[in-house]
Amino acid sequence: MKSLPPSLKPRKTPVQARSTITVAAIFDACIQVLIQSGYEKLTTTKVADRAGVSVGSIYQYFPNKQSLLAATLEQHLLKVVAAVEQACVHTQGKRSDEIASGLVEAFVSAKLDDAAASSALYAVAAEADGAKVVARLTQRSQKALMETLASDREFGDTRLVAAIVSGALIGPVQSLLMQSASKPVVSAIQTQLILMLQAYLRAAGQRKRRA
Amino acid sequence: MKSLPPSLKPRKTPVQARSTITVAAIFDACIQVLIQSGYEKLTTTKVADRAGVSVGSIYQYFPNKQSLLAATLEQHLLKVVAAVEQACVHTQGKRSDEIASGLVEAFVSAKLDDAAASSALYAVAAEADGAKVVARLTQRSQKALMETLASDREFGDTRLVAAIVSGALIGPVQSLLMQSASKPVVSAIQTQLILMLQAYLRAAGQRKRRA
DNA sequence: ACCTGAACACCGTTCAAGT
DNA sequence: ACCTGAACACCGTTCAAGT
Repeated sequence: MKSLPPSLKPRKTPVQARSTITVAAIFDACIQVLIQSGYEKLTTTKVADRAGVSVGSIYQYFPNKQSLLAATLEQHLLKVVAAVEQACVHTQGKRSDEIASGLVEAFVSAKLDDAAASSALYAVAAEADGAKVVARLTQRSQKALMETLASDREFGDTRLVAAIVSGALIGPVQSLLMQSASKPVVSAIQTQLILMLQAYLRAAGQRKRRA
Repeated sequence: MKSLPPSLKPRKTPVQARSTITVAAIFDACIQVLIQSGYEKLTTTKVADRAGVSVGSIYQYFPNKQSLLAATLEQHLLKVVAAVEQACVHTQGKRSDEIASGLVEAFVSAKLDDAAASSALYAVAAEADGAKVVARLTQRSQKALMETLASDREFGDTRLVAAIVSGALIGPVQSLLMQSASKPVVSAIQTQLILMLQAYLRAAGQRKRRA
């Protein structure tokens, strides 16, 4: 298990079967309460009740409420990162147009797959501990993106281009989630995002010659 | 004064001189505490102390902590909206390339002008009441943007294009703020944003013929 | 090794008393 | 009309006692 920043590190690693179940129940309850009550009204007691454990159990695995929320966010975002990384591997060596469309489709569908949770966790992502999680995972998916982008085109600064692509994708999708957009609106936005990123990648770098 | 949603509406409108000063002091203190302590550790007592008033005074003008935070956010974002609207008026009728560069420059400099506050208020924008403020002001600047975009080009759905432009701008700038980027990084990102939006606008709509 | 829940400190909000 | 601050309810966190 990779080491986490101090405040995110669980106090105890579950070693017995029941504790693993407890932690899973806590994560699940945390998302449920977040969806039902929202960030402001989330209470450690509500989470514990919903998980079927006592408050004390939460503090056996998380040093405080913030770290519980950050860990719940991380769990959720790891799925999105995995989808992005997979899209990058899949379009590696293809043309930038295909990279753009593959990336947009993977990201949008991963986010919308669990839209309620994505939306409810938005406030967590903005808070200090959550922001660190976001920064770390964003960097991770940008790394994957850089590699794939560089496989087709030559950019002055690939890291910069990956950061722009990433941000330009996150912004519109975030506003989609906040307004719980309808299916047709989602696909219209998706089309425009693909168009935008394709146009950008063509403008920002030149195609590499092939052997 | 335009009417605000219930939860944001101040309980009392300042009518005497001292109360106007009090409200201004509370807003100012709220931002200071947010910058110093962050969203999680902000306390109504801290804000009151910093403003030089008692807690009770805060509740004379705001029904609760959330509405105070939302109102503080609104006050801040109104400056950004004003900058965007001004840029739109200024580039009205010009070519989409100029609209894109004018918009990016206005938005980035407005956000970075008070970077500490922008960054500290990020968590407020993600919370329920704050999100409503953001939604309302975003819509307002998108309206201005639609008009300006339509003055040069014909789009299938101008509202959609404005939403994409807006989101694609907010995303990368938000990540700039979160990592408190250096001056050169900021201008590199600004250049890429201009490039991206110019390429997108050219790809998304056709130039109108001129009389 | 893990769980419980009463107990404590602290924070949001109110309201009677003041100017 | 506005301000004060003690008082109350509630929430985050702990820890002694349990299995």
